[in-house]
Amino acid sequence: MPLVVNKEKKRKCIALSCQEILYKKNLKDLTIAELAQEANIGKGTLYEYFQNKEEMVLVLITQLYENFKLKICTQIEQKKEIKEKIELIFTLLYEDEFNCYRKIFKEFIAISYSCNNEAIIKFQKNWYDDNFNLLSHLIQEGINQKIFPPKSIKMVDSIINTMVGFFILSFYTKTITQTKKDIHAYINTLFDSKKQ
Amino acid sequence: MPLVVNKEKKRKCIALSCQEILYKKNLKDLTIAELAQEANIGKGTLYEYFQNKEEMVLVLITQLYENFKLKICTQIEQKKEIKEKIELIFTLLYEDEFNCYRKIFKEFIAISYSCNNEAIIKFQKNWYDDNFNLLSHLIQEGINQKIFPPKSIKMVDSIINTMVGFFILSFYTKTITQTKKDIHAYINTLFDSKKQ
Amino acid sequence: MPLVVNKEKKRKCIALSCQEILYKKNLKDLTIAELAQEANIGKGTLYEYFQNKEEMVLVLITQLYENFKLKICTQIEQKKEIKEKIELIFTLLYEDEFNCYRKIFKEFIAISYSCNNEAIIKFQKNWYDDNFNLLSHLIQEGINQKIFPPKSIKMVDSIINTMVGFFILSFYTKTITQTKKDIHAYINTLFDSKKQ
Amino acid sequence: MPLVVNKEKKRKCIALSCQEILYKKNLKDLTIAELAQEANIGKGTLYEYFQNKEEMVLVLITQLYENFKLKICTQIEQKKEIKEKIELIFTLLYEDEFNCYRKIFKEFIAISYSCNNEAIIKFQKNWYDDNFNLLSHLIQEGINQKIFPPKSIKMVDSIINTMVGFFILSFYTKTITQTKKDIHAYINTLFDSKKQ
DNA sequence: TATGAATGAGGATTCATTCAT
DNA sequence: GATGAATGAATCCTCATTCAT
Repeated sequence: MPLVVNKEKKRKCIALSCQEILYKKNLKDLTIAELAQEANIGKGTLYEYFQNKEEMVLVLITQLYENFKLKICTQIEQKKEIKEKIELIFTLLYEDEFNCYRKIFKEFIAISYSCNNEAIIKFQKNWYDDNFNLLSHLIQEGINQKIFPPKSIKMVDSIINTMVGFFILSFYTKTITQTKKDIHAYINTLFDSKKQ
Repeated sequence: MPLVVNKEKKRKCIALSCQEILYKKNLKDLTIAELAQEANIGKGTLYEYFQNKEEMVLVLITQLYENFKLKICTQIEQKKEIKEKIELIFTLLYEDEFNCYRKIFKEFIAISYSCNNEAIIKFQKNWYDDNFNLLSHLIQEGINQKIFPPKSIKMVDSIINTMVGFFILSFYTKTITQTKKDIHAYINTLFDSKKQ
Repeated sequence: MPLVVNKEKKRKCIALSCQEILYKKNLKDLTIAELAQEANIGKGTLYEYFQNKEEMVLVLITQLYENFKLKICTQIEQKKEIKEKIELIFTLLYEDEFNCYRKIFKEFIAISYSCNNEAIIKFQKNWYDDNFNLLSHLIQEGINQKIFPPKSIKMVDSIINTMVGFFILSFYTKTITQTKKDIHAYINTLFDSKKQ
Repeated sequence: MPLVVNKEKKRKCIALSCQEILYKKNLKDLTIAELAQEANIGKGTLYEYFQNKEEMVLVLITQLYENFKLKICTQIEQKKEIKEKIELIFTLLYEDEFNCYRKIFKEFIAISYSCNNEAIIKFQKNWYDDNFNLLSHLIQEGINQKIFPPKSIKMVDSIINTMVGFFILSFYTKTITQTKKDIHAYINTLFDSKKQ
């Protein structure tokens, strides 16, 4: 039994070792050999722990996402206004310290385009649910505080979609600065009932 | 001069021949040989017209997008209400007849993750601008008709982001039916001024 | 019949057009397409006149060698001493104006390593005979003038070999300046009967 | 550290396995696949040890040259007269047992025409120096023995050039028998002080 | 006669995967 | 359990050659 624990630990450890190189290179341009070297293990060892590159990234992103959730939670508590809290969910990923996360999340989307295995889908559903719950909770609170109109609760799904859209387009048509500005405008317009 | 015209024509012709197979398979799983066979030309010929697979898809998607724009325009005119027109922009892609387009647009996003060449970025900017103009126009009309509140015009960017988000998530966490339903809800909530 | 004449003329003309590019690139790195382009003709046309790249170079080198022979003859007459005349045969090729010739003669040796066809062998025998005759003639004259010892006439073959050796090594272990100096020393030592 | 030793050993081993096939075929007509098959290894393995075909031949020729030097040294000691020793340096390569060496040395010259990398140049300089030293030593001995005139020491460079020339022309204009005869005549004439 | 678009055989090269140590 | 040398399938890409115009 402790073996399993260790195995799981080592999986995470190996995956985390590859974080940096994945920030610099696309997964599809990385060979098993390079990843193994980055993790300071043999190629054969990598196969002991992962079926393929994609599985490794899934383990990695799971770790990063856990970290990220903690950060979100910590920082949300420091914000007072609901609107600020929601904006934080949108924008935290664009802070410099999360550049690497953004790149790897992007990489993950690319992976999910070709490998549609269960674990990946599960991760995505989980991500969606997390965000759905968090946003629902915050918006309901806003409604209770009479800040948001009651119909806002219906917007949760579309807000998540919007968040994804901002993420995608931040790699192409927009700079990060512009993205953050646009997100700010979006949140303000969406929840600003007074000036409507 | 006619040579240039013909070369360009042939490029489009070859690209279009590959439409079907791209619907069935991921580009990364397709070899140059398969694509050439699909287009009924030799491998060497493919290289005469395209630098690589990705360039071919760019030519293809440009064609499909042109078709799609025409369809959008035609169908928009048939709708009477502004809201219906906007919803059409969101949902037309999810109609059965555009299954193939959806798949190839998705493929294109995957390509743009690894190849960041100018032509691809230009296409994306162009796509964004088209949608920005179209939506701006419609929303402004809605404002003029007093259907939408004036602040709606600020939403154009975020609406495009939302559209992208719906597209992305429609491949993972949602079915198409659900996506269409969610889009309907989104549009209604966004533009329903009465119950606000 | 005039057609044949023209055909032969055009062969030479095409071959000469490729002189420059052969100075810059190795034949094995040149494609038929590049050579045709250099000669301002179509690829197919090149095939009308030559079986392959190597045949083209043979036609080219035959031309260059004809020119070179004329130059040798002209310049030999301007020298007074026999020794100077012989040294000229060795060194003329290393003058700047013949850089291109040297490169193409080298290329020709490379070709003759892989293609042992009759035409190439004939050219080489011809080259050997030309040099044998010329040198024999000069050395005999030297013997007649009592400048060289009678045994010198036996050296003709080895002198040609030495000439080839200087040519070969001038591309590798020596600079051209050094080669010219070494040739000068060689001729002097070989024919200097006094200080022996 | 033993790994490096083994790797080096294996390189030599693979290279030597290809000796025979290089005797039969030109390198440019040999594919990586054929060479790998000849060495009883996989294509990929060949790439583990060599960058390309040419590098392999360099390793091979280095081996062969080492052997050849030993042979020269052994046989030189068995000859009594200086002239015989020098003739041996010229002619040993034309003995039947070295047919394969000749072919591969020729191949090497062909390679050195296209690939001018450092290792090749180093080998050539090394070959030149070896011969220069050996010949200088022998000729000096001849001078000391009053067999050769003092000026002979100046001939070393040209003698090496002549040797190269004989080698080159032995593939084209001459048979091996004729070459050996001509070399014999050359040595005799060059060093025959009496009949001068 | 001249052409160059079309071709596909051929060869180089990569790299995931295996397996003996 | 860890390794990395060995492998060869897979794929890319080139380019000599053909042939319809």
